[in-house]
Amino acid sequence: MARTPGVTAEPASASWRLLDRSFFDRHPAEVAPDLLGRVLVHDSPGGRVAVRLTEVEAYGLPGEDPASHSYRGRTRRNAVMFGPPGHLYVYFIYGMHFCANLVCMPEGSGAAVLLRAGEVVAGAELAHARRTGRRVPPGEPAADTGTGTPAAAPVRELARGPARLAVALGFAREHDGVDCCGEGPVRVLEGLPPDPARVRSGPRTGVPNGKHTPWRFWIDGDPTVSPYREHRPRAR
DNA sequence: CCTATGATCATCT
DNA sequence: GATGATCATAGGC
Repeated sequence: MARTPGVTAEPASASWRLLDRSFFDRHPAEVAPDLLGRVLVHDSPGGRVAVRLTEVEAYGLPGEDPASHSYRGRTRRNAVMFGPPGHLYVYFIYGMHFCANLVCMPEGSGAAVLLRAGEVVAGAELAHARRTGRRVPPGEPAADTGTGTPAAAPVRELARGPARLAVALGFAREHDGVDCCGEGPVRVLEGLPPDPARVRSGPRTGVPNGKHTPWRFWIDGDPTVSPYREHRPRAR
């Protein structure tokens, strides 16, 4: 515990050991469910935020998975997906959001796991401040009123959804390609995987024709899991 | 609780 | 020029 100060919300039996690169050197549909219960840590100048993953989605290889960014081969955006496993692939979408993935399989493959939701187990105050865009002095509650505003978001909402998770952990453009398997600021800890009986799978959220590939995995009953949404083409 | 809608821009066609 | 691995908000129930 002394080696990982600040992560105190986990049960004592959780492991602080790092997941090594070989963990990610597998097909994303195999890595994804194995990531549930693991803890993603980001140490930044502002402090530490750690998130216990509760919901993930696998995105497959070029030609294999039409929903994957890598489906049509390597481009500038998805280049990191084709790099070595265990690195962060962060992309910008909808003109305003970032989403984070962990790269899988050997270098050159083009596969990853999207981090869709988790429970903030350390640094909730910092995560909250990132959400509101306001500085929250230590010890001060966020000066929020009004239901439903980001400032009023309860801790369980801080990393519920891929863009919220990225905000909570402070991930943006500059984190695309960051190695998570070294002694750098971003690491994945073994944590405490859930009882396998609580791991569910189903179609991925918001992907067209996604019903045929049940590559979304989550911890059943966990309040931080995001709501499932079917793909809807947007009106012009 | 739920559904509908607008915001906003990098990326690829 | 169209699209998107989303979210906050408004309004209905």
